[in-house]
Amino acid sequence: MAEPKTIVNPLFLREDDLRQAIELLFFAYRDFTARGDAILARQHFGRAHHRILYFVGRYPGIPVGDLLDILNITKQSLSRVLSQLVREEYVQQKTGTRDRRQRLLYLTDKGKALERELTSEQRMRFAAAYKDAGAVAVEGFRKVMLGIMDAKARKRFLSPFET
Amino acid sequence: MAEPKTIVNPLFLREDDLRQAIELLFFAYRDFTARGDAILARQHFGRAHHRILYFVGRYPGIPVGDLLDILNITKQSLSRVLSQLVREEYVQQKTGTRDRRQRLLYLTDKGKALERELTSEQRMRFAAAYKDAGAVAVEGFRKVMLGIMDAKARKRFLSPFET
DNA sequence: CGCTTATGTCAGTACTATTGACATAATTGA
DNA sequence: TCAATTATGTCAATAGTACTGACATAAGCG
Repeated sequence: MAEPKTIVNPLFLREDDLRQAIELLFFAYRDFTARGDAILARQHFGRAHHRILYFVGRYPGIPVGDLLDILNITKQSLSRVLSQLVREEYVQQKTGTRDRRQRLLYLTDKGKALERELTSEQRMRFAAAYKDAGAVAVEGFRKVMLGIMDAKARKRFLSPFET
Repeated sequence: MAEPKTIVNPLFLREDDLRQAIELLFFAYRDFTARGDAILARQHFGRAHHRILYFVGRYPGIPVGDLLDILNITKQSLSRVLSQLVREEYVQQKTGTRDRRQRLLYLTDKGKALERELTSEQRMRFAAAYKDAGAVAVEGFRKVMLGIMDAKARKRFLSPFET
């Protein structure tokens, strides 16, 4: 049914190469997120909760608008999930001092604990994959991923975040 | 706010390296799927429809059960989406000859056209990223992605599909 | 013929995300 | 100072994804 794979036949077609790339990304992402989803399901949370916990942990004091930019979702979408996290005390909001319209977001200790639980599994996954693949491969992975991103995200990724 | 990035400071911490990896995968996947999602929204479809179209196109005559294995979802989840695709004539079902319990799936011409539209954008994205990154980077990307996958998916990916 | 397999369906629940409309408070610029 | 803009929040409706549990049918198999 299936044609020979690249690894079997080095003289692959370009077409086959690109198809493989798509599938590599699909399967990797699927498995990368699966374990976290299971942990989140315990407290009736979903992947969106993890993303918020992650980026708030990454940029403590981030204003809501910046978080929206990073996640690329609407404020209405964010609102439901963020409200839950605030209500259940995973995230704390503080009024901005420089601009009092802003709500700056911070993880509580409870939030930090859950974030760590969720992300540590993913870090271990990458740590193992990086170790097996080696430094050259890591740099290659990095280059390809940056090439897949939209220019806007790539730019933000490569330059220090101005906040 | 942000610490210096790896690219700025080669003496990065391991921790920072892993955090970057997570974000690379997140942003790349997000942008990789965004355009297809927009196309799908036109006909009231979602990402799940694309996945079915993709894998049915990839393995013409695939039985429902094999598709479930690849997608890692329940038959109830598949059913809703697959039924729609069959009803709207993107996918055709044929009773298996070897095992008449099986429903073998094929893309119709309409299905092939939509699949091509959706996947071609993703192929172009990878073609550009691969070209920019170079052959060594591509091999690195491949290694890291395989390392991120679960063992089961990796095994299936690396060995010819027996159908 | 009884057990298992492949597939399908009904029902209920939960999570993610969108558009559109409207509201409030704070900042900013003319 | 006042009008416009910005940051944030909320209500409501809609749509897509996915799960668990239960039940059903047809076909393969020993």
